Amino acid sequence: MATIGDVARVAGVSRSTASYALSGKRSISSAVRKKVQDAVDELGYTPNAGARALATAETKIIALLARFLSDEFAPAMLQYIQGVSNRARELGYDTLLVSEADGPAALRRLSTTRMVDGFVLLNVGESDERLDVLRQAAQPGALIGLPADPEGLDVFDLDFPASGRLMVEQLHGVGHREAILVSQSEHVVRRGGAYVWRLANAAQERAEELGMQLHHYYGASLQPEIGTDLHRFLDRHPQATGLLLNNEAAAAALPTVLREREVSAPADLSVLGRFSDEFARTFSLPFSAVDSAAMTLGRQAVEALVTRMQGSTKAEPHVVSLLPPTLDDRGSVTAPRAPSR
Amino acid sequence: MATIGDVARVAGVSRSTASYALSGKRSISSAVRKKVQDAVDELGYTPNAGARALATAETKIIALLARFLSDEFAPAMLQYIQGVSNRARELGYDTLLVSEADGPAALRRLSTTRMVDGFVLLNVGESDERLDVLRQAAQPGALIGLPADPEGLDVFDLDFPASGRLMVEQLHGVGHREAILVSQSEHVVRRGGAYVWRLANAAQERAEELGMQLHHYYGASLQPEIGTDLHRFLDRHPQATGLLLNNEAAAAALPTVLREREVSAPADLSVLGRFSDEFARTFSLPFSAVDSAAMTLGRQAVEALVTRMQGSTKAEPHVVSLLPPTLDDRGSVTAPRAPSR
DNA sequence: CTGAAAGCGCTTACAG
DNA sequence: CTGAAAGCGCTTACAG
Repeated sequence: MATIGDVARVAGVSRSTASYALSGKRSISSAVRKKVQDAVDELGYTPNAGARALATAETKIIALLARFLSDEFAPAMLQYIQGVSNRARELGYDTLLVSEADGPAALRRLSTTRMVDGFVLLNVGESDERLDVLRQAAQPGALIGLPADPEGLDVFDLDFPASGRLMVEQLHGVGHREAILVSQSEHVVRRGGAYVWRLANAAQERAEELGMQLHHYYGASLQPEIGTDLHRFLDRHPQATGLLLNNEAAAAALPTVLREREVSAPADLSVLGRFSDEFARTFSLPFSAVDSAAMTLGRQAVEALVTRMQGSTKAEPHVVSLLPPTLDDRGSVTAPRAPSR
Repeated sequence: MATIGDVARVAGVSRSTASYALSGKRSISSAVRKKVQDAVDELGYTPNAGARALATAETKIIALLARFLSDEFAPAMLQYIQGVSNRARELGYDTLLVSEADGPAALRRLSTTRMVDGFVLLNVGESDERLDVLRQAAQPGALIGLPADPEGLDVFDLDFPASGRLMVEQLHGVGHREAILVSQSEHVVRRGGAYVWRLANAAQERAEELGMQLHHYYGASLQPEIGTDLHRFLDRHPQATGLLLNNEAAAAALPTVLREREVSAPADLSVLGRFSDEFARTFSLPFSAVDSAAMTLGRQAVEALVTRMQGSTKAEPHVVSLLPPTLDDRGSVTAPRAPSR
């Protein structure tokens, strides 16, 4: 493997000159620049990442801390991962994918060994044990998911309260007066899935303001349990004309459930979910939905992180960015057949 | 951040002694070992990964080259990724997830900069452009997916021919004499998805031997097209009593299709797929299947890679390991209602 | 505009 | 059993 020393020798200049010619960090006569470039081409020189990391104290790697939880619907995670890794690459960083069960330990390990320049945390819970470790770390971090205390961290998340309100308003606006909201399982909530109740509470509140009845349930996050759950909820509220889903597994299971009940959407039941467009395509879901904006959130988190890593911005105030919900209209919401008044 | 020099100073020994005490690479009196350990604890010392990489020429990182193709069914990939990353961690390696569109360039970049110690390639095609680059690389690589020319590389894949034969035999064994096989889309085949025809050819051959009619089709790899395709295939062969699926999207779409046709499995139609158990759970699929063994293949690839990386085994012959198919019986194959003779 | 030198934080032959 | 020193391959103040 060629080193910068080899390049310098072939080009007939000093190592520092070769280095500067390549980095452009000081002015170099074009003649020398050319000699260096020729030497690089001839030798096929590429800088050694470890040596550069040691000299610059920058690894150009970010760690992506994912959590693959058994009670979670995995396909929904892939898009966050892609958003992060693609944007990172565009900005000159590689992505270390970390899926260890013990998140805090992994974070500590990568931080103290200086393997990475920063962290993106996925699936952040209400009181996430990784956050304290992250706050102590020498490297900055960005979160996808809003914790109770975002102090000292950049946070990116969908605006779940606004999403809840939007979902209710969509139903109410076309005449629905009784609906069901199916959230993720209580497991998820207990583990700190704050977004679940943040959406649910806001939806409830908005429904009350508008004088709409909203029945709220926690549904399983896995098949086939969620199917049974959906049947139960629908049985219990035969008058409900609308169904809101903040639960990906429920959305995936619904077409089957509806067919089993010989109910069709939106003729008999208006349906509005919260999932990504990619998810809808994968599962061929014909339901309108608030876009979970996974790619966007992943990209935003990386951008903020990179700014902070490169930053004179150490002291910049941290941001909590809640993405306003947008609606993917797939035509599954219409006026109820027999509108209550 | 504490360095090995700090540890040495606090422990009152030389840096080399501190280093050896920690690595255990030469014998150290227990008294000294304790002093060093105490210093480490006191300072919270962790070795700097970049410095270590430079000194040892080992980064303890492996690159996982995935390809997220738009015409591919993404959920099926996650388990390979988890298999690789979990096993790597168990063996002391971290995983760099690489999803760049230009695979050969990414591989070259990571190889020449010495960012990683080895490569795992996912989704390897018949004549994959990444392979030549990999063969030139200084680091070893393991493939998941069998290319036309596996020369110089360790390969792990499901035994697709055996899988095809097994699938046919399962149907034939209980009396089926006419069946349909739905493969992945021709796109996938054209891109080099050799496993598609390897399974199909073997299935065809075995069917001929057994005197069973097998109608082979390529189906779309995405929803909702695959649903339409399935209807078409079933319409065309009303006598077929069995359905074999080597196409994850088809498996995911089938429950809906069957319900639309008011056909039930296995009473009216025996169904046998090829997908992972995790996939079956996610989509709540009630179909028996040849397990695609994603986790296992991921783990095996990493193990082989690590052996080779640490190896005096540079010269060891390369392996092509084809995993014998195993069946997850979910009860969707039984004797046909009206067996042809 | 260019060079000689120090330093990043480790590991490991070499010497005792 | 332990230490002093060289070296891994870069970058970047310091000097000219």
